[in-house]
Amino acid sequence: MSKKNDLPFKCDDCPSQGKGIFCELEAKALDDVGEHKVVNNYKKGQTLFVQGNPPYGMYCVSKGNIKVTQVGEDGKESIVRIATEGDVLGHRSIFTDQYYNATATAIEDSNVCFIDKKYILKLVQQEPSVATNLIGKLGRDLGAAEHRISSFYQKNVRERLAELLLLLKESHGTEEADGRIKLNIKLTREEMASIIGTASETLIRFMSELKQEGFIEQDGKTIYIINEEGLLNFANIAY
Amino acid sequence: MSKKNDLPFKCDDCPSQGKGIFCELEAKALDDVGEHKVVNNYKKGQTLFVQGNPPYGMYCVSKGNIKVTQVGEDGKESIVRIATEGDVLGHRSIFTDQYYNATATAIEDSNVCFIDKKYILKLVQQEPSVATNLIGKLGRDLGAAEHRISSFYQKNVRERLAELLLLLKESHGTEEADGRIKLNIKLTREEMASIIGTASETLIRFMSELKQEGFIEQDGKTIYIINEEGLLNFANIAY
DNA sequence: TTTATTTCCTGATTTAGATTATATTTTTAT
DNA sequence: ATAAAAATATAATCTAAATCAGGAAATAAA
Repeated sequence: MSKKNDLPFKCDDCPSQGKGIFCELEAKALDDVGEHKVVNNYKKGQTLFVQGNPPYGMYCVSKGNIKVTQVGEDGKESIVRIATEGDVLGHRSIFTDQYYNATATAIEDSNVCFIDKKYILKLVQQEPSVATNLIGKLGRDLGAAEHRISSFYQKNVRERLAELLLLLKESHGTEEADGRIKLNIKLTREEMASIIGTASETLIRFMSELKQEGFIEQDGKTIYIINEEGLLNFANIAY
Repeated sequence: MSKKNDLPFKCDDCPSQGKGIFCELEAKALDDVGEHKVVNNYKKGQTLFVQGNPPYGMYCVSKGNIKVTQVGEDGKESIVRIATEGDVLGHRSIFTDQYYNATATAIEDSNVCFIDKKYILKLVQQEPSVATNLIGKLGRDLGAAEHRISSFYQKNVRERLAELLLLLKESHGTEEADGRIKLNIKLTREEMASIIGTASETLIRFMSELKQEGFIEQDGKTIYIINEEGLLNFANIAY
């Protein structure tokens, strides 16, 4: 609430710098991007775009976490991806000329830049580094998605849960003074369940097990990873 | 066997023209691509690249069908994607600088062009249309992958099977004189099962059901779709 | 052709995980 | 602060689909 717009800020100051698709641009070009974007602030629960609507531009997450979901006929919600600092959203639909086939919702208060469709299309043509970075982002996302597809077939719920915790560790984990790894993302059990594709009751059961076995701890909604080795071993992951 | 190389042919003559990522290039640039590629012929069952190996270039399918698989610790194989005429393979790993995290295998005799890594990186920088097309391909693949992820959670095996048959209809279906739709791809039951993530016995059971209910027919290994409406309705798909 | 091997199919049994139900805790709203 | 609503937790029951088992067709090999 309070002050609505200390935004817009300049791209140079963006917390996502170094992780985004514009980081190779020189100062001048980056300023140009800055002039063609709008910074939006989304409160927890607000949606950036909705499945079925036409895309008008691309979103770059500057701060926060955004869930990308698909809702089935029966109303079941699947989280297909979580976008965090430096990630882009809605890029797919722009280049494939399709309607959004997913909904993006802030799972915490977030700052997200919106860049007009026309401008981003132009930018990709003119700035090879942007094109290459975008291809890289998409490639990584595709790799992650394909990995999840095979996990669904090859792993049981406990293994997928261990895998999810390890993934969250990579993307959102920071080491605490006491050596525990804190996951800086607040997901409901429902949401975690919808990521690995199981019922929330089942997920809760296995979370309890992992706690009992000393792999993880919990403080409110914040999860700490205590025994990464154990989780790795458990999830049947080869690195 | 027989004549090993009537290949290499020119890109102009490629059966995949119009669907690939090079189609917007003008004659001169296309010739240049042609000079930097190698056309390979793969027999059914031969592998183009293997999970864990470093990538040296990109593959463009000129003719045939290639399955992209991930093998789990337990040896279970998941088909994460099927690449057909005009599709590219191995592009992900080039731009993300990772080892291949999947294996590509010809499921029938296929012609596939190999393009050197360095050249394709250069091309993406120099030819905006190639970059845009590549982004489009990746975007569509990502969309398809995310859709499959949500299907795993939201649909049961019968629904996923119906969905698969409809997808194969889009990608490989041709209408016969008698109105039936022929799927021009030969997959084993094992392979079909590993696409939708189920046991082959279960898949066979449901295939038999769909046959009994008159939705599909079969002639040898070739599948015909008789009642698309029924499948659509059944798969719980909203278009 | 005959044999061997792989793929396909069907039935019986088992099980992982969904569903249902209920209680407790946490969060949000008044 | 108190009430209402939402999220979390645990247990009991049920079911979709995996696994196990065995045989028939189809392919490949000898």
